Order: sequence, then structure tokens, then C-alpha cells
Amino acid sequence: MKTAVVPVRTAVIGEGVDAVPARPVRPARIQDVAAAAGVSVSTVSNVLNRPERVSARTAERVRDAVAALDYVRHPGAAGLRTGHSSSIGLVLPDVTNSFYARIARGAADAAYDHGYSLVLCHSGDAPEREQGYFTMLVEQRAVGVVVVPLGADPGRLSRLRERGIPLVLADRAMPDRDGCSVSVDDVAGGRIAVQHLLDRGARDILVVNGESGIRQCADRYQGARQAVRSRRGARLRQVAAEEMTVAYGAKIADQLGELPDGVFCTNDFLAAGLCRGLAERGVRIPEDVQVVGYGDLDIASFVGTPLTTVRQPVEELGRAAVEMLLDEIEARAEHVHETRVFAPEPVPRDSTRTPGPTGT
Amino acid sequence: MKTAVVPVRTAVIGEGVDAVPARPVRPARIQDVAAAAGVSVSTVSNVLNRPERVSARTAERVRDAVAALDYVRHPGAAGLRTGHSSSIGLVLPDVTNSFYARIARGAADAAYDHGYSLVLCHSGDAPEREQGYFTMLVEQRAVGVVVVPLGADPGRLSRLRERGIPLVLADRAMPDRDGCSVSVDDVAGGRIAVQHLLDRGARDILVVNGESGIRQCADRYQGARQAVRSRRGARLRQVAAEEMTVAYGAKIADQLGELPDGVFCTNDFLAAGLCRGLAERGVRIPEDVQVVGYGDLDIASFVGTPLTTVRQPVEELGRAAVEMLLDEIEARAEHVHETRVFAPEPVPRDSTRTPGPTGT
DNA sequence: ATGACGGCGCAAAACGTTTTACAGACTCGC
DNA sequence: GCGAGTCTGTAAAACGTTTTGCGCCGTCAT
Repeated sequence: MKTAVVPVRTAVIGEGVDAVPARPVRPARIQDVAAAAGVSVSTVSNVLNRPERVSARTAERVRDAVAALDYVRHPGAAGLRTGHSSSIGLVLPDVTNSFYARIARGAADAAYDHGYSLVLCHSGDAPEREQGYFTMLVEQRAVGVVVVPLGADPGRLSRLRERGIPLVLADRAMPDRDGCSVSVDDVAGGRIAVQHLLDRGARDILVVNGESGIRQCADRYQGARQAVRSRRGARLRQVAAEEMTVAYGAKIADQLGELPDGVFCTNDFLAAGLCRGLAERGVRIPEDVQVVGYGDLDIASFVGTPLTTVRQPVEELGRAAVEMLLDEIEARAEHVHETRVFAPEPVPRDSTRTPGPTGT
Repeated sequence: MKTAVVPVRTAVIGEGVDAVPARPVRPARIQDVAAAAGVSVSTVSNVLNRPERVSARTAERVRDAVAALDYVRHPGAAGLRTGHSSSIGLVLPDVTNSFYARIARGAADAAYDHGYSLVLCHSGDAPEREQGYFTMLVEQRAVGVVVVPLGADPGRLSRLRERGIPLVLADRAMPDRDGCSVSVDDVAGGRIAVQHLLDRGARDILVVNGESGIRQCADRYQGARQAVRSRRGARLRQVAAEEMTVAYGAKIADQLGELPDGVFCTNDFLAAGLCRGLAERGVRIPEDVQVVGYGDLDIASFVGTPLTTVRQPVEELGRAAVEMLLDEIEARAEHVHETRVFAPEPVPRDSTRTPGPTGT
């Protein structure tokens, strides 16, 4: 869906012809450096890549020449010889979604730290586009790919691997014998959230969930059950919202019959809506009902009473993904595939009380 | 600032040694295709790049061979010969910021459509890191760069250009003789917002702004002035918030003496906070006071009464940036630099009334 | 027949590196 | 002095393309 756009004014600057004045000089090649330093190309290459193989004196001469000529290496050409590029693919459904954006950020940081460049691939929930990016990455001889896969079509993924490109799965970790994966532990997240409520005296817990078909929702509920089971006298109910939005959160607050004393919403939108709905009914938060959200989205801290929530280390997810990828690439034989699951952590704010000895 | 993270469990799958079973076969080269089709390499290359130079019969034979061998072209090697790669750099302060994420999305889409790959560079507000990415892009022989520049250090930018890499500036358009730029028209945005209020009968307008040192803020205020000036009997006041956050928006609502009948907040956070603050004082929105925000952030639709706001065509910004870049690259001599300014558009929601004949 | 011309296809050079195998120059121990 | 061993440095091949210039072979007009 293209946004209609009106470019109000568009000014033309420069003349085009003389706007490309001195056609920029051809960048210096390694050969030029060699000539300038009075050594052979191979020596220059050695200085650059295995400095220990060359005497201090020549090394310095070479480095001077490099500086003088403003030489910059051409990793493309190098890759041609060595057989691998230095770029990593990052394939995700939508950069605009803050969850994926945080993954991208972590991944970009890690790639930068290790001297790799990150190719952003926006699959936009379209499998054929995901596939298009895969072939593009194969062409580029990408050294590896981090992917938040779309459908559960492992075929496409393994075809990439057959091409010799290691893959790390992020977030939607399907069990995967042939590669690493990273994800966050939603069961633990649910447990943490409800444990937090229990610790603050809540005993009649309501889970406001999304559709149980969504893995994250099911997992978080399971975690909630675990927490409640371990505390005698505690009780757990669940209600499912059709969509995990603010509007549906509010709607559920309206329809609530017997009020619980603790609510765990499996995402912050639901929680924000619920809080608003409850507030309109005159219910005080956290005095009458304590509320915990999930995700630590921006909205959690904006809402009327700042929301206690569960934070997922998403940037770390992205970072870990590329680091595991690089390990697979660099260690090769010694590498063992790993399934890394990150634990979320509670973010206490005003929608829950401070912990007391008991409560009831 | 690294988030503390606890990987709860980490399972080891596979054995590492035999986890890399059949070392994937070396991908087919153009030479293999040539052999299989019984033609020369150059013919294969011609089939691939200038099909008109080769007879239909041979072309088909070659294409069959390509399919049979599952040949994929190696643009890196090609680039070595032709002198240019097919990757574009996108340098921005923070992908996590939804504004920049939207730019990234638009840019990624455009790059994909034109067969270029987009290298994500996360400068993270650190000039030295921005510089680091610049040199990385020079190394890669990136064909061009779209950048949301950090400081106003045109030196770094022009140094990139001297290297022969065209640059398009996004968002923070400084007037730029040597390249294209894209941005949104904040003056128009301010005018639109206030015009919207005036059209709905508001006459005593308050602008809740950020620091006037920020260009966007100054521009939006200027637009507001233009709108008010063109309507007799209308009056404009301004108040500046120290930060453009929900909290400060609420604070301003508290401190407000004489109530205006229309408020233009120069960003949606301020607007959300202001609405909450006003609501707590018992002020009805939009009956007593109409409110317009800016940016069409997620929060605008979540808030108590959904917020009328101004939407910026940010994805289009990103898309246009790479397209202008590609024009510069492909048209070369005929290209003329352009400064493209996009117009924002109003998004009417519940925090303003429906337009009436007048209103007073 | 002959010459010119067009259409196809090919050989080879070039792009900028890395790496292998080797050569020359020292040093050292005898 | 001499051979073995160490250091430095080098020539050349290789990576996978694209492109230039050329040659071959029909065809067509003369």
C-alpha cells in the first residue's frame, strides 16, 4: 500500500554536466603502494595481513606509502581470491516493528565490532520476497545469514545451507539440527510475570492472553501456570483477546465480572488498554488490582500509571545471533551448534505494589 | 550500556565434526556453464548480460546449462571487472527509532526493487562510528550512500564524495550543492496542523513545542504562525517543553492557566501527555479543547481519545532517497541534483471535531 | 565469381587481491 | 670456511567475471 505523497517543491541545484567536475581519481591499488614503497605487491599484502612475516623497517615504509597514497583495501577483490566475502545477511519480516528493529540493532553492532557488514533484508511477510533475498545473498557469497523465518518452510532454509551458507534462526526457533538459533524463553517470562504478582500478595490471577495458537502466548501461559502451581492458595484464570491491541485490552476490562487481584497481560498493548478500562470503572491500580504487561514497549512507560512489565533482551538476541554465526564461520570444524535461549527480566514500575511479607 | 542477560539454558545439538557433513560443492563458475553448453565463456557472459548479441538457439542452450548446473552469478567478481559493486549504504543514527526504521524500510524496498543490496549502518549518534562506516563503505566500493548525518560536519561527507561515492542526505537536509537530499516540510506540517484546528473553529491556539533550537520545532512553529496569520481573529501562543516526552506534556497541561480552544503539540508524545493531563483536570477533548499531535506515532492511536495528528511520508523519504541515488549513479552526466521536500498530511481522529461552517 | 557486409561467437586481457613456492642473504655452530 | 637453518622478500598463479577486438561464415548485391 503506497502512501500518497505530494512533493511540494523540488528545487534543482547545480547543472549536472559541470556538477561532476574532476572525475574522481582512480583509487590507489596495492600495486601503486608497492611501487611507492619500493617493494613487491606480495610484501605489501603481507604487511597488511600477516605483519609478523615482514621486517619492521619495510613494514614502516609500506605503511607510509599506504598513508601517502590514501590506499584503501578492496575486500571484494580479496574475497574473490580467498573465496568469502565479509557480509552477513539479516532477513526479517519488518524493520518497522520495534522487536525486529531491536534485533537489527544488536546484529548491526555485533557485525560492526567484528568488521563485517550487515545486509538488511526486509521480507515484509512475503515468502517470495524472502526467497528473493536468499538468492541475492547466495549471489553475494554472504558469509552467513541471520533470519527471522517467515512460514515454517524449512526447505528454503536448508537449500541455503546446501549452498554452504550457515544460518542462524532468530526468535521463531524451530528445533534445528543444522544450525544455531536464538530466542527468548517465554515460559520463563510468564513465570516471572506471575511470580512477581504472587510475591506482591496477589492470589487471584487473571491472564489476559492472545490466541492460544500463537506459540508465545501458549508459552507465557504455561509459565504462569508453573508459578501459580508452586504457590498454595493461588488461583489462575485466563481470558483470550481476539487481537493483542489496546482496544481489546480495554474491552476486556469492561467485560470483567469478578475482579482478580492480579492481572498478567501477555503484551503491553493489552495491558495499557486494560489499565485504561479499569481506571474508567474506578478501579485503582495497583491498590485494587495489580497489572503486569509484557515486552517493555515504549507504551508501557507512557501509560497513565507506568506499567510493570517484562523486558526481553532483544538486542542481545541479535548480537548473539551474529556472534554464533561468526563462530560457526571462523571455527568451522570445532564449532558446535547451539540453541541459546535468553531469559527475560521483570521491570517493576507503578502498576504493581512493592513486595510485602505476604498480603492477602 | 550492555543489558545484563542470563542465558537460562543452552543445549548443544549435533557433534560439530560430523555436523559439517558433505563439505558443500564448489558453486558452478561461468566456465563450467560454458563447457556444459559447448560454447565459450564470453558467450555465456553475453547471454547473461546482452542477450541481443547472441542467437536464440545458443542462448537457449546456455540457459539450459545454467539451470542444470544451478549456476549463480558472482557479482563480486563482476564488480571487480566493471569497477562498481551493487550495494548501497544506509547510515542512520538508530534503527530502533521508529522514524529511522521507516526510512530504512522504504530504502530497503527501493533497493530490492532495483536489485541492489542495502548495507545497514548504525551510527548510534557516535561520529567516530559514522566515520568507521564511511570507510567501510569506501572499501566495499559501495555504489552510493544514503545518510541521515549526525553532526553538521560536511567535511566527512564531502570526503566520501571525493572518493567518488555519491551521497544523498536524508531528513537533516543541509543545503547541499553536491548531491541530492530528501526531507519533509515541517513548515507545511505546522501549517497543516493549525489550519486543521482553525477549520474546526478553534481561534485561541497554543503551540506546545520543544526547544526552539531544534530545526523541526522552529519550522513547525513558523508554519503555525503562517496559518494563524491568514485567519482574522485567530491568536497564537507558544510554550516550550524541556523535553518532548509524555511526562512533560502532562506537566504543561497542569500548569496551563487560561485554556486555549486548540492545541498543537509538535510531537505525539507531548500530545499524549497533554491529553492525559487535561483529562485529569476534567477538560473534555475535543469539546472544550481540540488537540493535534505530530508524527502519527503508534501512541497517537492508542491514547484515551485517539489523537488527530500529522503524518509524515517517511517510507517515501527512504524510497525516494535511494531512487535519487540510483538516478545519479545510472544517469551520471545527465543527472541533476535535486532537493526533494515531502508534504505531510493530516490524520483526523477523535481529538478534534468534525469541521463545521464556522464555530467561533 | 567476387567483394562487402552482418551476425555470431571466441580468445585474451584486465580488474585487485592473496598465497604458494621459492630464492637470496644472514647468522650460527662447528 | 662451510653447511644448515632462519629471515625477508618476490614472482607468478589463481579467484570469476566482463569486454574489446577480431575472425569466421553465410548472404547479398554486383
